[in-house]
Amino acid sequence: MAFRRSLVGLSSVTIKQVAEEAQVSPATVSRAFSHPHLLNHKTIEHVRAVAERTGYVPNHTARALSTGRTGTIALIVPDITNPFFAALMRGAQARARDRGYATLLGDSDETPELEDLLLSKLAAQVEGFVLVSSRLAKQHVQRHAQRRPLILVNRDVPRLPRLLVETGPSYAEGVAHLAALGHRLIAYVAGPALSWSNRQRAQAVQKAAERLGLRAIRIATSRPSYEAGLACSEEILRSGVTAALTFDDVIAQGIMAGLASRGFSVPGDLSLIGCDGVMAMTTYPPLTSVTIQCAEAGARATDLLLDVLRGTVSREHCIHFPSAFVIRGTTSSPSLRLARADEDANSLTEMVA
Amino acid sequence: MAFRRSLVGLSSVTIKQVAEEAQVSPATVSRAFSHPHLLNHKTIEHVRAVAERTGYVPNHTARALSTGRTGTIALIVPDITNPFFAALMRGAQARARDRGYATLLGDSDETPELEDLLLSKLAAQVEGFVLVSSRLAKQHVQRHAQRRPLILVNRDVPRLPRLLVETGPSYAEGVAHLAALGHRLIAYVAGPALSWSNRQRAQAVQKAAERLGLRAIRIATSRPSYEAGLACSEEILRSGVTAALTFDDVIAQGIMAGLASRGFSVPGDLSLIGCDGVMAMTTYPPLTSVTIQCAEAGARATDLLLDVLRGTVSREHCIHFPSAFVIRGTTSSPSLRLARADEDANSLTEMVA
DNA sequence: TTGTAGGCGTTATCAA
DNA sequence: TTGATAACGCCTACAA
Repeated sequence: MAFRRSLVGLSSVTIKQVAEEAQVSPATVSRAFSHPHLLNHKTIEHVRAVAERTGYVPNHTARALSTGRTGTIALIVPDITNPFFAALMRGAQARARDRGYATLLGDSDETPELEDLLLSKLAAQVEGFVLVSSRLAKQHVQRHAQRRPLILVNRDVPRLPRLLVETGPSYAEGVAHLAALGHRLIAYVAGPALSWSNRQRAQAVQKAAERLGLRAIRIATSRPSYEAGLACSEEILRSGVTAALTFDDVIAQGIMAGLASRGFSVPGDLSLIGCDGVMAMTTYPPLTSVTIQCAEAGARATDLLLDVLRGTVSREHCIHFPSAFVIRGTTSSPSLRLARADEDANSLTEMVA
Repeated sequence: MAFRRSLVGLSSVTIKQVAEEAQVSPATVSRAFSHPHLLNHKTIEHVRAVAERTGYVPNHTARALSTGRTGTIALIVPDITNPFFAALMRGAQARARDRGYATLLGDSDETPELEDLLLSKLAAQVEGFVLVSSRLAKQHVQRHAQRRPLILVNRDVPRLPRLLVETGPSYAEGVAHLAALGHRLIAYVAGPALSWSNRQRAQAVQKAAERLGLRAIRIATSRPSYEAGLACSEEILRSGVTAALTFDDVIAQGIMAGLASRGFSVPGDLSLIGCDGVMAMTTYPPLTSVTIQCAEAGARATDLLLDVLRGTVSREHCIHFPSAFVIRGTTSSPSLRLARADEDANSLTEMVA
């Protein structure tokens, strides 16, 4: 059936042609690339020279069919355009490349349905998944994990390998910092309800507040986006809090803009603490924030997946990845202005309307 | 050689097993999925029912080897974390998915060498490339294009299919806007020297300035990043310009922060115009900016690639993608403060040092 | 250290 | 409308 032109390798030289040219068997050519240690030095050099000259490149697909290894992993995130995920992907992709793997990309648009679809579709062509901040129900995650090795990032399903960015302690530090500055009523501006990170952070704030004798209220957002932050800034003002910790930097930035457009300043009128450290320094004033080395986290998650694939690590391994609380320019003592407003919410409501 | 457990499909039911179970030939099972129109209705239903029951899923790799089509494209960008590229990737990946393609990701870290490497490595496993803002020399681009269909985004190599985001006219509008506000000396804060977009924008500013009788100077940056913007803010102040158009929003944001930290305000002390429209509204004040519908551009580029693959469009097709100039909050009349400083650069230098 | 040959799962040609 | 079967290109157990 030589009539069928290979569509994949437009100029594809095959292992057979190299073998013929080099006067060796196809197996020897194969070994020259896959298991050179089994071959005579001179043979290796000779074969490689011929391969180079003829422009031979091993066919990825054929190799994958034969070995069962595609040399590809998939990375699934809720939103590529979120700086945290973008930075994480960058680290993950770079590490995968360094270890000889290609990276397939999936953006689930924050919807569990699309995430499920991507997992199903991509399963056939990858060796494993790095599933970041999954919004999927536990049993669905487990179902996919059964089909293919799968590393969770910021999702805690027992008996599944995972990397958890531990931001709780840093949020607690943040609350302590606010308490020391004299704040008594603070807010936690929440992220996605289905997010493990969000639960961690909300709990950390709540517990730390209780311990320190502060009152912490919770403000919901639709999605971790600038717009969502902007949209909730009025609610924050009306609530009478003097400081807020947000789910992430993006929301915090939205809030800063929302306040600024209403004539309020940060930290003058409201102290603000974000999270992620990707864009914390790109705001003005620079955001006091819980910082995470996102790219490194992505690289570590990829390492974990590849180690699981090689069987060099337990399938239940759990990496606890650290964060740090960094004080920059958006926290200060509570303002008199909002403190007063707290006692007379009505007048403020008129102000910001 | 049944000893070799398939590593790819952990639970892989093959076409043969389904054929046996359904009492038909493997060819029929294949056709039930690939070319159902060749089959009897009842046969199709029967086969599909059996497939469903046994959990059969066509093996992607085997199909690719046989047909030469991997159902995968690669997307290569200089920096995933740049919001413009992130948004573009989002659109591209979503469109590819909708059309049944998976997307391989490559981040070249703004280096031609890594870009070249990615193109070479990935060529074996994809049907084609969307190459965004390539920093590669023309002949290298052509070499890769010869090996695999390749769509260029924001790179103008004749006789290669490409999508060009035409920002020139919008930059000219921006200059006219500044001229109307009374600015006489302006700056273009440049992006990557190897970037086609950068050349377009620089030329547009230069020409528009000449036409309107303004003086436009050029300020270089190391990379389109926040840090680079921050780093050049002092040079901008010292130059005595009263307004600047930047290569993109990220640089503009860096400049805003740099000015703010030195006690200068935007647009009070300097009018600023950015480009991309991804984060223009996330700054405060919101950035007057050349906006681009990035996701749509990514989707269009993917469409073009898939059309080229299907042969339904010429291999030299060129899409001119529009942009728009949007006035927001970072442009106003030139300040007296900097106009004065222009006449006495020394005193200002001391101020900002 | 190297060669031989069967098989990975699917598709597509040809024959029925 | 369906079946038998040779490829697709590579890898590897086994023989030499």
